Parts: sequence; C-alpha cells; structure tokens
Amino acid sequence: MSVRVRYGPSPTGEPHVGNIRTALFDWLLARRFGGQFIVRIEDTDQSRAVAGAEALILDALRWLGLDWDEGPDIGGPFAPYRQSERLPLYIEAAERLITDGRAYRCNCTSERLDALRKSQQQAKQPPGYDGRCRGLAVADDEPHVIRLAMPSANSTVVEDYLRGPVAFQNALLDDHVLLKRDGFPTYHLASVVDDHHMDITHVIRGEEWLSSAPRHVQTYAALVWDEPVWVHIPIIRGPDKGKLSKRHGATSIRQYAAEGFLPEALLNFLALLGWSKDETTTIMSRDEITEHFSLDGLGLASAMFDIDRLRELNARYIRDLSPADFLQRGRPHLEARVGRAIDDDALASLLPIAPAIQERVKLLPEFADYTDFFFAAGPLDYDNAELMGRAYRHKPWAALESVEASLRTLRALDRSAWTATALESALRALAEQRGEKPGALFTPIRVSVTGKRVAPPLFETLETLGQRLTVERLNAAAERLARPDD
RNA sequence: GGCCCCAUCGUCUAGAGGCCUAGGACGCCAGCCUUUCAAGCUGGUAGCACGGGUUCGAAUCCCGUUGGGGCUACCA
Repeated sequence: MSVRVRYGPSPTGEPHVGNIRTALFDWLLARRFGGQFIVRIEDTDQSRAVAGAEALILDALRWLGLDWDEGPDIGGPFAPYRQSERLPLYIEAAERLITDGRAYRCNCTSERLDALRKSQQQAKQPPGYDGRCRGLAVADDEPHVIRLAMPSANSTVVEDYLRGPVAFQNALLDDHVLLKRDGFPTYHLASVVDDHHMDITHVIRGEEWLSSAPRHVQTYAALVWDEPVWVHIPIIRGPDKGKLSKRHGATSIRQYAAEGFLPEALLNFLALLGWSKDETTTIMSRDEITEHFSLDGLGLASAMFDIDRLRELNARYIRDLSPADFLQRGRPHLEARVGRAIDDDALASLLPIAPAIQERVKLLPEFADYTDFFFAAGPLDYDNAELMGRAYRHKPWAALESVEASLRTLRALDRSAWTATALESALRALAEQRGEKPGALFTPIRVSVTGKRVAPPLFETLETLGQRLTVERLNAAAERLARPDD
C-alpha cells in the first residue's frame, strides 16, 4: 500500500508556520515515497469558521510549492474533502458505536458540566465527564451529544513512530464527545472516520495531539478499524519558549511573503526545524530535501523559531538567485516605492548592477532602497551633512571644491568611456591628483547621485544612472553646497 | 494540581557505548579585503542540565532530580 498522508487544517484563520510545517512533512513523506498528499478541510466548528480562510490556506501551500493530489478544490476518489460536507459518515459511525455499546447519548447540560468541572477542581480531582448518562436511556429526539464509552481499567498504548509505545491510564480518560449537539462531529471522531475512509496511512500532526491520541486509538478499536501510523512531531516554539503563536509577530505565511521572504528559503528553514539530512548540510532545494527526507531523521525536541536564522538563510537565497530572477522578484517592491510601474526595459537596465544589490539585500523590500534613486523624478532628499561625509565635515567649501572637480572630470568623459571601469580609473586618478583619499572624493558623489549614504557600489551605479543624470545631480549638489544658509 | 512528552554551544543541529580533545551552520568577537554598506576569506568564542547507577569504557543505556513544553472544551 502506498503512503497516503493528509493535511487537515481548520479554516479558522491564516495558516501560520507551525501549522504549515506539518503540511510540509506530510508533503515530503508523500513525495519521497511516491504516495499521495491530501488536503482535507476540518471545518467542524461552525462557530470558529472564518470566511475565506480555506482559500488562504490553499494559497499558502501553493506559494511554498506544496501541491496536493486530492483536495476540496480538485476533488478526488474520496470526495468531498470538507468535513462539513461529510456529516452522514460521522453520524453513521457514531450510531454504529451506540449499537455496539461503545458509545451513548448524553443530554447533560453545559451548566451541569460546568458545575461538575468546578467541583472537581475544588476537590482536586482530575476534571472530566463523570459518565452520568452512560446507563441512561436518552431519547434520540431530544437534544444530546454522543460520547464514547472509554474503558476504565488498564491502559491504552499509543504506538508513536518516533517515541515508541506511550501508555495512558484509562481511568484518567473520560468519555469524550464524538458528535456534538449541533450534529457536527468533534475532531476526535471526524479525523478517525475520515482517515479510515480515505485510506490514510500516516497521521503526522503536532505533539499537542499526543495527549488525545489514546482516545483515537480507542475509537479505532471500537470501530474495529486498523490504526494508521502515528507520528507526533515536536511543536515549534517562539522566542519565549512557548508554543509559537500570533503573539510572536509575523507567523502567518502571507505575512512572511509580504515581508520579502522567499518561499524556497522558508521551506528550507522549516524543513530543518526538527529534521536534518546529515551533519553538515544546511542549504537544500525542495527537490534535495524531498530526495533525502525520511521520518527517521526527525528529532524529538521542540525547536525554537529563530527569525534571525531565517533572515540569514533568506539573504543567502537572494544572493543565489539569477540576476534576472532577482529583478523580477524585487520589481513589485520597487514599484510600490516609486508609485508607478517599472517596465521590462527599465528593469533590464539594472541587470549589470543586480548582483551587487543581491549581496546587500536580506529581505526583498530592501531592493527598493538600492534602486529607487534610479527612478526618482525630482531632486533627491538628503542633508548637506551627509553630502560632506566624514572627510569634509563642517567644511562645505572643501566639499564644494571636491564636487566641482568630480563634475569637471565626469563631464569631460566621452560617452563611450561611461563604463564602471573607466569611471573608476578616472575618479581614482582625480583623487590622486588632488591628494585626496578615495573615500573623501567618492562620498559626496555617492550622496549626490543616490541621495543616500549607503548605496550600491559607486561606479556601477554611475554607469547605470548615465552621464546626463549623474552630471545633473552633481550640479544640484554643488548648488546646495554653495548656498550659505545650509 | 494531574497526565504525557522532551533535554548537546545563545539558536538550529550531528552524534544510535570506544571514531568525541564533542563536528557543522547561524549569531557574536578579532583580523584581512575595502569607495559606503554588504559579500567574501582567516581565526576565535561558546555546549553534553544535575546526581546516582550499568560497563574495561557513557553525550550515547537505566533510575532519580531539576528544568522546559504540551494537554486537561459539545476548539482544533
């Protein structure tokens, strides 16, 4: 039998990294062993349903390149793939359990349950349903839930793939709800019924489910179905060591995309949170990860989501992009900055300088910081202090002299000599001739043409900008330095 | 509180009894390079939580302690 794994998000909001990492491991296992990856929407809580969440979840998977073989949008042999559309299946299973004496109807009110919980807490008893309705005949036409009759003696063993057998005392497990008053199943029933009907072979889920796994094992036993392989993977923790949540800032996948993280970087990072190929490899493409993935490489300790390491990895991925690809990915951020569309030709003009920018950009939006001045229409915004730099601090007259010297040199250059290498030798010669340190001469030029202290390498920048604009901006700078009021 | 899981540099990890004087990556520090900022190169810093066993030998196996986390809903 081939591997069949499912990702079962509940559409209650945006998918976050912890959640999507589970999907990644599901997907990797399926792809590694030529099995199927199934997306199943677990929308059994009507009160928490969020409109549009399902689309967001599918978008996140697509963005990361995790394709699915069966799902709510594309259907498949076990359709439908939304639990809200599979209600008869759950009711059928629950009814069968009642018939077999493994479940019972319960009409206890939530008030009684609350009171029960409260008194148990006060008495320092473990909380849980007391089984009042277990022997009672509750009519099926009055409001009720259906509970599983859990065994009270012995223990239930969950055979976890990663940890081996984990035993739970049955006496501590209460009769939990399978079918709610509104006719919808709980996760405990729905996941078991669907995993069985959909031939799921491996249940990969977060460790937070381990505690309820014995309930699922008991449900399989009561239904006389074969259990899947249980794989409880460690939770991802935030900087405060607790379970990663919204409190830790940007945890939704869409947020990371917006902040300029590359999907391949995030995927690489997530895969390495709890899994490793060997002792040295840290950079791996999706295909390489797929090729080497195995459940046996998974660790048991929960890992902290360290955003700094992600940033570093992202920077590495940006550097490794082809220049053309880099420009395409950076374009939207530049367009947002300058407020207009950048056409292909304009973008292509940046090709020679792109590699230098790639070395400097850690997040895609920073692309705009290194390129917006190429597309600035009016005068650049900077202080004269920046213009003068360290060397000419408080000496505007000296800075002016320097700028005017550069201007003369650059103006005199032949159009054919407007290349980074020619510009460099001309300006270096000028610095030497003037007895100036190169940095002293270059800083005012850099600020004049880019409006910034930090910019891409100067000569490539001048080449890309062109002689006309360079001269124009240097002139503007000279005028500013000549004005006494600054 | 109860139940369950986990435990190697600050972080992610390698390590399945001798290959460990504990390896790699990120970070951090120093140096080199240098037109800013980066990138790159060199070197360095830093860890087996603690205590008992088992064994000729333990980061690795067992027990306990401590610490951290998860669960404890008619949520997933």
